[in-house]
Amino acid sequence: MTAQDDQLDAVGVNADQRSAAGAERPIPDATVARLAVYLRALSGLVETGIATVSSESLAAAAGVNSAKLRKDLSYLGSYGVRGVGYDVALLLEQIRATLGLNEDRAVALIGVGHLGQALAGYAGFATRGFQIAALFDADPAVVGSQLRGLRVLHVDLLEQVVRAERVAIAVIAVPAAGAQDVCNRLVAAGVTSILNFAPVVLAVPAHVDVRKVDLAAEMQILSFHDSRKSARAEDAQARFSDEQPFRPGSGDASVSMAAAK
Amino acid sequence: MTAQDDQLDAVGVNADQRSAAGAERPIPDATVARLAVYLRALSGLVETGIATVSSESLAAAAGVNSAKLRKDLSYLGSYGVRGVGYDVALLLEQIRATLGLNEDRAVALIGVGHLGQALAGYAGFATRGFQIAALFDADPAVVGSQLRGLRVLHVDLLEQVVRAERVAIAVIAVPAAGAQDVCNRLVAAGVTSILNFAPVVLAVPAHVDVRKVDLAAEMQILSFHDSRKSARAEDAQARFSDEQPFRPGSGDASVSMAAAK
DNA sequence: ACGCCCTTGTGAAGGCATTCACAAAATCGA
DNA sequence: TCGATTTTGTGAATGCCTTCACAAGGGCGT
Repeated sequence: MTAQDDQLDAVGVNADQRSAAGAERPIPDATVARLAVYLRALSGLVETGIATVSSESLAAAAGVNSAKLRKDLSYLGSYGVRGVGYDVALLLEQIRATLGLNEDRAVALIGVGHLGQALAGYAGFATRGFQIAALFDADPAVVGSQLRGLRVLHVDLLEQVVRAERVAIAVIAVPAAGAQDVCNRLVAAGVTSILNFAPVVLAVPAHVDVRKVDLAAEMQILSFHDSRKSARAEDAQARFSDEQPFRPGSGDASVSMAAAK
Repeated sequence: MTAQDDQLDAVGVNADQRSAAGAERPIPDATVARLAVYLRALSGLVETGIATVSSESLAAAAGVNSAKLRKDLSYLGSYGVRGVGYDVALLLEQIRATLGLNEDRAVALIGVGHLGQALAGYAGFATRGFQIAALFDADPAVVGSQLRGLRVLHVDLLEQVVRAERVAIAVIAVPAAGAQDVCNRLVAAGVTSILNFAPVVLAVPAHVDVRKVDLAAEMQILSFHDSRKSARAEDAQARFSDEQPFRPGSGDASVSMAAAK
């Protein structure tokens, strides 16, 4: 009973890039979603100074099964050495290249409320090839203020700036009511990839990718599983919290592996 | 080329609740993830005063294919009327019941930075059966402050309050470095459902559900697709933005349907 | 009452993704 | 040089989910 896996799977943007980009065998959506996780795990290893890693231990760090990891990596080519493992730096670079993280991409962030500010401040942004090109908001109270070295622009300037800065990816962090409108304007200005935090299903033309992060949905999914848990086993539950409290940091393999399905 | 579908699918927590809860046929994870979306679409219809809806139009509103929607709903039982459609209010209630949204659940939020504040302020929280029972932070500067009618508690009180308030679901919105520690303490205090915003793979015992919201991963997936787009068709791209700008609000069915795969 | 039309609910088929399990490759020690 | 050992890369099997396509069911007009 764990989320990690499916979480990634469902995340995949849809089909149709399948026939694109060269004659190499197409990379499944589910795999693309996991590459990001491997990337993070590898970054961790680099910092620890580990130069080589086996599929088994990298899989453990990423919370997946090792066969899956090897199959995922095999879509990128053969970068492992049998009997040894993968070169951490090399693999990291290959994944970065595959995800297109080497060319940096201009990102526009629309909506500078708490969420927007949290996103703007997220370190993973700058460090991973994403460069915030512009911040927008509709509220006159925040327009003009400085945030992370950028001035917040009025959303009326959206089309103009998006075109000028060649923004490829936009992040929508505005209230639900304004999201579709912002989305339409982004698309009209040439944006083809959107990350949407507003709780609405955006309508877009077919050539635009939308990914949605939906807090309410996440909570409701947890609620579903939680209600099933309490339904059965009122006793098993009691056993867990009273007799067998989970001891953090026990280093037990069965524990750290739990996320791997 | 659209995200919606897979996004949901991947979201599903894993297996093993399959055999649980009654003799009814088990609800697939992918379906559970979409129920939340249907719920939102239905809420919209209720506000518009629409009393009955066909699978076709509800599917359009939710951005999925109508056969999928019908199959999803069929897991809940037979609440539609052939030749007519679904009663909006009834269906809404059934979905709420299925997701366990009727009994309200105590939620603890750990980490009250920008992200935490955004989450605490999210309206969908209170209105949908989730009740924030406690806010925690480690920073003395914010501990004691008032937020949404709740006082921010020091994270040292976590175990104590979580047990006392019978918190079922916890939301982790702390920096990566502190996340595993907070997670361990939550699990030790009896929490079995966790929504994690920190960019780390949490290790948890098997009976705990973890769902992760990963901004960096989302961005990287968009990046991947975006780089494929610019790789092929430098010209098709030009055609889109110059000759055929997307006209918002055209009401074109092919547009609003784009999200449905 | 009856037949027409609409929409649901669902077997069956097909497509992806995960998992299994093993042959192929590479190192290391003797 | 050779065999033992380790770990990758991948065909094959399995399983889940989606999509198709249609029979069954229900309202409505006449």
